[in-house]
Amino acid sequence: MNYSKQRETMMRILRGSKTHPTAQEIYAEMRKNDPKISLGTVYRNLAQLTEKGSVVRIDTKHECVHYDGCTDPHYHFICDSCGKVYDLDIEPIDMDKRVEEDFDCKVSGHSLIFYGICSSCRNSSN
Amino acid sequence: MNYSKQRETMMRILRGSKTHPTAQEIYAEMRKNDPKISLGTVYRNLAQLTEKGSVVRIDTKHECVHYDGCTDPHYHFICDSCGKVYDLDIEPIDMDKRVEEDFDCKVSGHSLIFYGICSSCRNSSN
DNA sequence: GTATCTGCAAATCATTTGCATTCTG
DNA sequence: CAGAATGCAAATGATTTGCAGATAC
Repeated sequence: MNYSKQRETMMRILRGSKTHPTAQEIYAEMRKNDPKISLGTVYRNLAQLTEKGSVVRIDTKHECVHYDGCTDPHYHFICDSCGKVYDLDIEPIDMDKRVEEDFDCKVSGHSLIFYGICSSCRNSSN
Repeated sequence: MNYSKQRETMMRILRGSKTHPTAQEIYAEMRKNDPKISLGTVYRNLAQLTEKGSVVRIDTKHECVHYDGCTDPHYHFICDSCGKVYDLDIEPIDMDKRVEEDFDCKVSGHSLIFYGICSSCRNSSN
């Protein structure tokens, strides 16, 4: 993988953000400084970075995919009202081995997402 | 919600299947006996049944959404090679309350999916 | 110089929706 | 009959892709 200014910018945005942006949000953010940037490039780079393990895809029951620049194992809470993705500070569950044994498969990882209403939405009856 | 033959058929297919079909697969199955059935109807009914809690959406990192006619709480293993969705027989984790307290939110549920390679794919080097 | 990236625009593909018609209660 | 459900076809919207030019090493 060669260096590219666009990809570096994307990593900077993802690492510096707690909002777990979507591809379109990253695109919008990048356009502020580089109006020429293409959505195709954003998607291509996100796929590469995910493959490489530098960012994490967050697949939800809502419309589109979110990306997380923090690769330390952690889980998310997603608000069904506003759609925001929040980080949770709970220790990782230790079941991968158990699943492998019980189910005779090779587990590479797991995804755990909590859904509900965040305190902000609850208080403002959104 | 009124009775409809199409929706009844969908429920029968979902309850009688362990394959966690996608909307398109349910559509294909239904077409065998009713060539007039419309994809729109399938999607509309899936949305209603999910809302009502009669079926469960399974959102994955793969292309499309799978549906589960079994609503007993359980988790899934999804093969990154063949894409099949398997049921796991492990007891539900008990963290919803904990998340609510730690994070001051209302948790309605959670989704836990294990990813990896199933034994079938591992053995046939797919 | 060659492989890797990029912008652009067109293509994909799952899912949604408007509308006129048909069915359920 | 009134509201709900359907088929059909067109629309949507996120994501992907082909291609020719630009960039990295």
